[in-house]
This record gives sequence, structure tokens and C-alpha cells, in this order.
Amino acid sequence: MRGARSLISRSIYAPTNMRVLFLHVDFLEYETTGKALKDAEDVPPSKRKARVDEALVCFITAEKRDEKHPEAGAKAAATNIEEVAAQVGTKRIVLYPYAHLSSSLAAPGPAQELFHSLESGLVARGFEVHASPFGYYKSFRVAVKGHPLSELSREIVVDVAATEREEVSEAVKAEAKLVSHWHILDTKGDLHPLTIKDGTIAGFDFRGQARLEKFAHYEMAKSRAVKEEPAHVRLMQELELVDYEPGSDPGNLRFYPKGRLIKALLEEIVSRRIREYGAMEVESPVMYDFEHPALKSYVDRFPARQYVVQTPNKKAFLRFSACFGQFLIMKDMVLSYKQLPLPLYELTRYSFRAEQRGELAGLRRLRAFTMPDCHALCADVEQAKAHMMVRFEVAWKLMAECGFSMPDDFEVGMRVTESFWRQHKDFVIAYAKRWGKPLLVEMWSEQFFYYALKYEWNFVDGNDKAAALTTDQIDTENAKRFGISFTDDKGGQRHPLILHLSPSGAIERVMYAFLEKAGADAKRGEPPMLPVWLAPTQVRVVPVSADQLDYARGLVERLPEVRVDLDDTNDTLAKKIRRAEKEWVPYIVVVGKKEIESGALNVRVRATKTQTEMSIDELGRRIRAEIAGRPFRALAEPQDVSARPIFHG
RNA sequence: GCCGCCGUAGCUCAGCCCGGCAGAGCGGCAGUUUCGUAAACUGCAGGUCGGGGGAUCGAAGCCCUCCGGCGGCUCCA
Repeated sequence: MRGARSLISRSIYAPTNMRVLFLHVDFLEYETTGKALKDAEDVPPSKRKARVDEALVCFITAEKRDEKHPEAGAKAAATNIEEVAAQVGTKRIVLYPYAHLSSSLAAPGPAQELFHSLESGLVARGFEVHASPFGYYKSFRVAVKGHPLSELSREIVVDVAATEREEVSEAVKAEAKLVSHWHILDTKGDLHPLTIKDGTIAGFDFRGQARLEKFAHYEMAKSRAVKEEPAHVRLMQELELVDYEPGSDPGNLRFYPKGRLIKALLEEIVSRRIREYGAMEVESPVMYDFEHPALKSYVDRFPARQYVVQTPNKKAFLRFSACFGQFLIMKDMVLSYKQLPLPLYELTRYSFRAEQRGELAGLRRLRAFTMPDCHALCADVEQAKAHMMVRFEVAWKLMAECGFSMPDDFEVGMRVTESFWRQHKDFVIAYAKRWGKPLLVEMWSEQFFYYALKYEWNFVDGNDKAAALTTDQIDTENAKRFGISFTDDKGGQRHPLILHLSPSGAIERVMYAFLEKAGADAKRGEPPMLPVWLAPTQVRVVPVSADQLDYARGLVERLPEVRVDLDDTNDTLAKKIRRAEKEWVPYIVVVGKKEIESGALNVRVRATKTQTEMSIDELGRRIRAEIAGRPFRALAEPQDVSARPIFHG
């Protein structure tokens, strides 16, 4: 549209059901094209066609339920409009009756009454108000200003009686009313209410808990300190693990052989441990019917962030987690209380979320990601609480085994409703004691999400940003929504509670956390490295010169079940060492005349920045001890360094 | 999605303000060197200057637009 640079809109719901769509515009032009209602009021020619510059345009409808209290509705709407007008800094309002916003329109009489009193209310509050005619078909043109408001922002080009309307999910409506309070729960079980003023958090002594403070700040404060690009982005490219793929959609990455190796190992350890804990692994479709009733009401709870796919005969959306797939399986299962708790598991490769463009960040926030998801059906709250802690231990051990320091590397975010807290205080406090350090609690006045309690283990990175990895939730809604039930001990049918565990969080995010950890080490002057079991090369054998090449090749054969490779290039020793160090190889074995004569190895150990003499068997034992019990994969690239292509330079 | 910054060889970057032959180092290739713990030496090849459009005698450079990346906002089931 001519003159329109960017279009912004935001829908806000008044406490009544009146709907208002706000547009802060450079101008709005409209023209009546005919009566929509037989008995519409006559309007003077001056109001049939008009142009208003620089104003807050309020597209507005009254809903059926407003009919009874038009005065209250008008007042609430006036307050809302006043609020938004203050935000965008304008005193000029256009009231634009727009029936298309409504799915259950109020009758014209009460609606008109409401609009009249809204108009006079706004005038009384000191606004310059333009009311466009009620009961007429109108065409209009708008040029909306560009400033950031909400995720509902989108470009819309509206012309004659445009019927396109903002899709506003139930979630957005409910969230507007949601009140939450923040606390720190310490390991003694004391709750410390937090307040934030001018970016400073008060209410708890954070000494010795610097990262928890950063996490609390990240969650509670709205503006964040200006920082540079996340360390892991450069690292993932330099180490030739992962890269952007301009040929795809943003947030859909490419994994090079070494990145695929690491990802595959993580996928394997997570899946293995979850099967060992007792979950049954399943596989479900990646896309689902938009019109499926249960899915529809579930999806409606969240802002429209789906990838949409046109199948030969219907519109489908790509899954954003394994939830539906497993719920749809569960609803057809015949279940007895004797079989509970009962966990199903799937590693979703991929889950899709069409995150806003500016929200994407390297491996931290993606549009396509690999999510392990394990839902367990539980008979009642007591079983759910007990079983959540069983899974807690599984996840704790898993994360420690992967290479995280537990609990040092994470900060707990616990989200809980006030009523759950009141009834199950002991459980939450026991959780804090088990965790072993204070945790951040967000308490909601009422249950808005489908869960009554959720915890996340958040990793705080070098830019003080937090990302949730492990998470588990107690879902009180979806069993009913999806028709999942079991036979109880009295022979009755009941809906179970559902636990939603992601034991590690998205696999990409685990990689992000390890790279960020390494980046932080490098910043402190310590050698950055990956956990040895994930290192693409665990041992690099480096002959001093070509004379030792055959001997070196023999050594490689003597380290089975270890990723060992050989620098067979013609470069100088110093250069070969440099290459290995740049690849973060944890053990570099240099073989020259001396080693061949003595039979010992000279091993450059990255973790300790030392060179140590040891035998090849000692080295093998040492590495096997470090990677014991974890999955193993062979080298992702040819064993000879000279045979490897460059993926990134 | 909005605001700001950025995009030049496989990689890291100079050139852009003030329009006039497309540059360096690393990497690659060929040759020389056979070397003791983070970059040997010589030579050669390598470019739609992110894509498209515009103004100009002339564009990597100026204008518009699209794509991609980073930071912020917003968001994160």
C-alpha cells in the first residue's frame, strides 16, 4: 500500500468480551459504501468520508455478552484505550465499529449504545475522538506506524471491507489477566518474595549465587544489557559442527559430520537412559490435521507459531513437540491403574516452531529442533509427585553423565499455581532440598497453562541469557482434552495426570550449552574443550616427520573403541600441533625417533596443558575410563587428516 | 514481526565516508624442505563485492527493495 511502511496491530481484550484491535497509524481514510443495517442512523455527508492523520485507530466490536452491561463495557474499553494511547503517545482516537472482529456479535441496539457511551467517555478523558459511522459498509485505507508492540504484529494491507482479522489465541487473552509473583525458595524451605525496581532485584541475598541472580534478572526484568553475539555461534562454525543453511528457512541448520557425530551421541545416550528407566519408545507423525477437535483446542492455547503444510487434501501443521503424537496413542490404549505410572517416549527429529525471526539464535533457539519427550500417565497427584522425582533422578544422572556439573551448571525455574503450592508445599520444598541450592519460583494466581507445576533446569550463558534444558510438568488438562482414561481400582473410568519430561531439553540446546561452557573457559584462559566422550577426535597421532608415519599408523590400530586419527600431512610438527589444538583434540600423541626407541608415548593433555609420558595401554585405559558407559561412535571423517575435506575453513 | 548494525575469495578482513583497473593474510594446488610441541619457503589458481532494481559517462561504493546474520524489543507450549 502506498505510503504504508509497516503495519502493527495489537488485540487487547477488555474484561468484558468487547474486542478491540489497535492500530497506531500515520493516517486512516474511510468511506461509507452503503447501509449494512436497514435502520442505521443517518450520517451527515461530512462523516461519510473522512481522513484522520496520526491517530490510534480502534477497530471495535461488542459481543453478545456485552449487551447486558453496555455502560460497564464502555468504561472498561475506555480504560484500555487510554492505556494503549498513552503507550503510543497520542491523544487522537478513531473509533471504528468493525463487526468482522466478532464471532458472536451483539445486537445493533445495545452495541450502538455502548459505542456512544464509549465515545463520550473518551471525550471526557480528554481525547480528540473521531467515530466512524455504525451500521454502514465502509472501505478504508490505513498506513500503520512501525514500532514494536507484540507478537501479533503483522503486515496487513486492508482494503474494502477487509475480512482478514487477527488470530488471537486463548492464551493471549488469558495471559493478559495472569498475575504472577516471584520468589526464591532456599534449601531450608523458606520462601523469599522478590521485587524488582530499576532493574535491581530485592528480597534475597544472592551472594554466592551470582548465576541464580542473573537467571532471576533474565526472567523478571524486561530489558537486558547489551552484549555481543553468543560465543557458541562462532565455535559451532569454526569447529565445523553446525552451520546456518541459507537454502532453508531460518532456524533450520545443517550439521557437518563432526556435528552430526556429537548430536547422534547425545541422542543415543538420552534415548538409552530413558528406555532403561522404563519408557516405551514410540514414533509418531510429524504433521497433524488442523481440524482435529482435540488438537484444535490445544493449539488454540498458544500463539500461532506453527509451520503450516498443505497436504493433497487438507491443511496440516508440523508438530511442535511429541505431545499430540503420544496423546493420540494414549487415548486408544486400554489402561488399568495397575499399569500406572506408564511412560511413553519419543525423540522428535524434528519438532517445529515458527519462532519470530528476531528470536532465533544459533543452536539456542531454532525453528526445527530435536526434542526428547517422555510423557508418563499417573493415577493421581500423589503418584505424579513421586514419579516426577523418579524422573528427576534419571535426568540428573543423565545430565551429569553427559558432562554437566550438577547442580552447578543449572538454575531451577519452578512455575507453580498458588493452589498447588498451598496443597503440596512439602513436595516443592523437598525438591529444593534435593536440588541443593536455592531456586527461582514463579507463582501464579490461577492456572493458565495446562500444568499445575513445572520445573526447568536453565543454563545461563556468557551473555547472561537463560535457556531451559531439562523440564518436567504435571499436566492436569490434556488427559481430558484428548480422552485419555484408565480403569481405577473401583472399576470406574478416570483421567490420569500426565507428566511431560524432556530429560535433556532439545539436543541442539545441549550442544549450545557445552559450547558456551567451553567459550566461557576460553575467556578465563582455560583450554576450551568438549567432554571427551563427545570429542570428534579423542586422540590425534602426530608423527614428527614422514619417517615415523608407519609407526604412527601402527599406534592408531592399538586404540580400539577410541576415536583416534592420524595427521599424515607433510606439514611441520608445530603446524600439526596447532591444527590439533584448534580442533580441541583432548590427547595429542607425538611420535618421533625418541618414542620409537623408548616405546613410550609423549602425550599432550589438553585439559591440564601438560605433556606426559605414558604407554599406549595407559592412554587407552585412561580414555576408556573417561567415556565408560556412554555410547560410542567411530570417527565421523576419514582417519587420515590429509583425506578430509574442508567444510567451513 | 518491529528498530538498529552488518554482508567483499573457502576463512579472517582492507577498500566504501569523498564513485574511476578487485586487494592482503590464512587456507587450497604445484614444487622445495623432513623438521621435536600453536602458523617452513617459492610460485600459481581462486571474486555474479549477498540477490534484484534505480540514478550516473562510469557503482563494491550512492538510492530503493528483497534475502541472510548479529544486537535490542517481543516471545519461548
